[in-house]
Amino acid sequence: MLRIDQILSDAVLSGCTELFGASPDPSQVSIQLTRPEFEGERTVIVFPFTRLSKKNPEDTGKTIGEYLVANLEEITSFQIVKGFLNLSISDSYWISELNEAVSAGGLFGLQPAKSKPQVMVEYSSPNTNKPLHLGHLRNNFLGYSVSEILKAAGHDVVKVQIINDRGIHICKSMVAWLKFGKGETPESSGLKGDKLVGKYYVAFDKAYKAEVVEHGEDDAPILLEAREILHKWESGDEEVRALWDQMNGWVYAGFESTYKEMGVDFDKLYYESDTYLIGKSQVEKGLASGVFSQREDGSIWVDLTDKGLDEKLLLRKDGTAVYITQDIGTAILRFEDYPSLDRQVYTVGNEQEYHFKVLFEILGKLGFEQGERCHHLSYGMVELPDGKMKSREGTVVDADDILAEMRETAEAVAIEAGKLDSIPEEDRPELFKQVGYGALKYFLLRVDPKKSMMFDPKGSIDFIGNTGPYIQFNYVRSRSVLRNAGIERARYLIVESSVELDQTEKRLLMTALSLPDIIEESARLYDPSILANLCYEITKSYSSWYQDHPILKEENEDLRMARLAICSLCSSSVKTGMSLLGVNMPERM
RNA sequence: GGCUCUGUAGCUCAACUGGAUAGAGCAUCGCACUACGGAUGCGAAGGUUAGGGGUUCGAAUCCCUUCAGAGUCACCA
Repeated sequence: MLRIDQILSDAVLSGCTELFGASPDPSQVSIQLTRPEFEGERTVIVFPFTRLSKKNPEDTGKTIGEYLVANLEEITSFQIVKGFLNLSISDSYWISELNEAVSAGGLFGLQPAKSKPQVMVEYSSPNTNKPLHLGHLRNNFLGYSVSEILKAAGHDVVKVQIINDRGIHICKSMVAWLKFGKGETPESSGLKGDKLVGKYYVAFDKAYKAEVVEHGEDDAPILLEAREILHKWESGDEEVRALWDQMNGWVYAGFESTYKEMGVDFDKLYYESDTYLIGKSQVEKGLASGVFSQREDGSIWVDLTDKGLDEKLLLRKDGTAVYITQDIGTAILRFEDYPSLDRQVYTVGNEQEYHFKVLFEILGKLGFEQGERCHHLSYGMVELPDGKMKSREGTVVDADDILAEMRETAEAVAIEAGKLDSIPEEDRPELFKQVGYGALKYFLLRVDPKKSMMFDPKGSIDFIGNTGPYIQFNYVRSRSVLRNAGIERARYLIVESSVELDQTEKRLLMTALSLPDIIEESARLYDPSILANLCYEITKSYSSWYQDHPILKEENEDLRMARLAICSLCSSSVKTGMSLLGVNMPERM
């Protein structure tokens, strides 16, 4: 919380006690930004206090306002509009905050590392039979960004994914490759490994559909072959395992290059093939301790009807695992791997909300009280203008294709704007990535995660308006001003407290100073969009202010310093905020 | 059918979690400016917050209800 808000909140509480003889509930004290059309910077809502004062809102506000002006040096005057007490805060207060923030340099907004509990964030977690697509982009950017935001808020963060490397889906690709592949490899075909394996998954599906006509869905020969391979895999057949290793290896190499391109990474990888058996023993333990129950046919269930959920199968009658069984195993393995882990955050689409409710309840029943702090970072589907985004229906937008398209568009736009002349040839590829991927990440992250969103391939690469490149562009301009000022280390700027700021720059300053609060809020809500919006707010205010507030040309030296400091604070705040979204900021563009 | 989520300007999204006249961007129209980086800034127009009811000083936000969309309720993953 900004220092002034704490001061105000305390003063309002003690003021009420002193003036009205009764103190309100602290939650009743609401302090907010004064709307721009009114004078002042902070507004206290007085309605809640009218019952204590036994006066009308205006008189109540006047009484409190007079008290605040008399008791707080930071408050210079107040105005009352209806039930709203608008407070003007002294310039010297803002300047001291400005000096403090500027002296923190790039650390402004960040909490000390590992000063808060350890959190694990899972994201990406693809199947290994298909390449990554548009939906994975939202998932990866979200998971990575939430991880970085939690770190910035002081948490110790472990980034992980669970790789679904086992199961019938992989076996389908394997069968098709054996039948039709003729030994094709990524090297021989020139295809990325994940694309190659995906190609055979599609080939399987095609052959399967052709066979269904004659043999029916359950008895198509190629499906029987895939099941046969699955059985061999489970019994450890060496040939099958070798092929499985080889094909998964191709996929991992393909994924790795896409992750690198996206700018995301992981601290530890979990593989389903390592964890899927662990769940079984946990379920049996739960059965022994009485939290689960067994039916006559031998299947094991958990009863969650008292939590408003249903009964859920945990182990089939033949003793084999279902989906949630392995998730129980994986979760518990992670708690064992990281004994001080406070909670896990799962970045998974909202179609699995029910699944995670059940999982967290089960973890609690098994004695892992962290279960109640675990969080499903649920996000909505990414839709396309001409219909739904569904990998099964063939309207997939391939992740690598999108990334390439963003790079190319960034280049085309830069050329058209005539911006390339001053950029050295060798720096250009990196610049196109920064701008193109910045546009994409910002586009996907500025929307509230839980809402489904529209991905407009054309609109996303607009470089004007509320976009990543707009923010980058203004950052670049502010950096240029600082370079021209010869300020290498802006953190040593000191602004005289006697400088007078106008309303516009005070507003801009306040916006930039809210970075720590917004990081904190984003972390608390697992929501990068709040931070994305702040970056845009700062940028828009900065750009507007910049238009008619000379910085280097300002003749009053104290004021020039103040404006340089504001410029520096805005650029560093935006850079920090954007970096937490995974967006790199260029120095020139 | 039960449960969950969503519905805000023509379009894409906000709204500090119950606060003032619901704000931005795109698109449309107009204005400024040869610039400390114009990939600019300013303005106009655009709204019964899906409809109806309720709670209170005050509702896009909370409750009820109707409508529309999505998801889920698998011995699939």
